[in-house]
Amino acid sequence: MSTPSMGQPHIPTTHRHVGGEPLDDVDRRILAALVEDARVTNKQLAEMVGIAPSTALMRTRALSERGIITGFEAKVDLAAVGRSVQALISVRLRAHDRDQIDSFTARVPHLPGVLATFHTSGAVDYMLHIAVGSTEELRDWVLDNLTTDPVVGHTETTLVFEQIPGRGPLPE
Amino acid sequence: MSTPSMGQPHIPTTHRHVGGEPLDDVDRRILAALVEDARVTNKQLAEMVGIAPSTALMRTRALSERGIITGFEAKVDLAAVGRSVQALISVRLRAHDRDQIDSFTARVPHLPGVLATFHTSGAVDYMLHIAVGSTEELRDWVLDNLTTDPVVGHTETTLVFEQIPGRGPLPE
DNA sequence: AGTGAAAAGCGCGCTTC
DNA sequence: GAAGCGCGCTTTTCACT
Repeated sequence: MSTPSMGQPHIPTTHRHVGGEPLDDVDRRILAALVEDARVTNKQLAEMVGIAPSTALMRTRALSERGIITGFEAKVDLAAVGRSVQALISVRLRAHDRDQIDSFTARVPHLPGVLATFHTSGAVDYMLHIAVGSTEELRDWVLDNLTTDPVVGHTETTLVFEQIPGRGPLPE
Repeated sequence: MSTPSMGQPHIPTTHRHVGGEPLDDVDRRILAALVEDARVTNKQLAEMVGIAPSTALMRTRALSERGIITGFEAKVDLAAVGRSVQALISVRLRAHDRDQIDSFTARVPHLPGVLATFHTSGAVDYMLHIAVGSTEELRDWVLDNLTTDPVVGHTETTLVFEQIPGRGPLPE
């Protein structure tokens, strides 16, 4: 029944997370608001968070400059841009020498349709999340970009029926 | 003929992708700009795309209203918010009856730390992408939220060393 | 549908506490 | 570090093409 790790207490003897100063409550509220809607005006943001607009502006900038906010992006409906088929592809490499891994890591994430590349531990080396137009295209994509690569040992393609958004990265 | 009682909107005689009117080139350029930086001003956006600001505003609104833009979000550095450990967890359910699946689908995506939930085909039923503070917390998370659930048959947790962003959803 | 001009509202530097 | 003022620019509406 014990929940030993909650919030922020236990920090291993080494160092705390990269990036410097911890976030105060105002910062967290700003982040929450911007994660939910990156296009709120500064004035609205200030009101939501309960601070003056000038302060909100300063805080938001500081969060970007400190690298805590890494960007603002529009989310698009995949089907509307002709990518209605999603898949997760687990990839095991054949050789584990450094150069080959690096070249794979450099090449694959930027192939068309790749939404995310996860470099993983365990039996699988990479997990790719991709979106393409059709199952035929999926088959071709895997053949053209993975199967024919001599570095790739084994792949396993899993269709995604549905992607359900999570509650996001912020604690609470 | 139209299909008024089906879940999908009416699809014209030409089988374009779901969602209505196809996107023209201006729409695509707007999307590209907003995916790259959701906070560009409308004026900048208009200039990039080569249209008047009033038109840019109208187009962008239309894209949101048509559901092609599904939102604008700030991306945050996971380590900075105390979530430096990421994992992918494959989940196989024990029972495949509809109610249990639905209850799992309703519960799991909103657990703390869940970034995305993929409902998949094949040997695995779900793939969860989560971010937590430490490996100890990861272990507890899996135990508390998955292992102890009678609906869950089998899980396999894979640590993510690195997540490499893709080239995004847009064609090119 | 796309545009331009005009009014409303905001971003943001500067000053003060 | 946070709030208030004020100018200049942006956003947004609307009549017109």
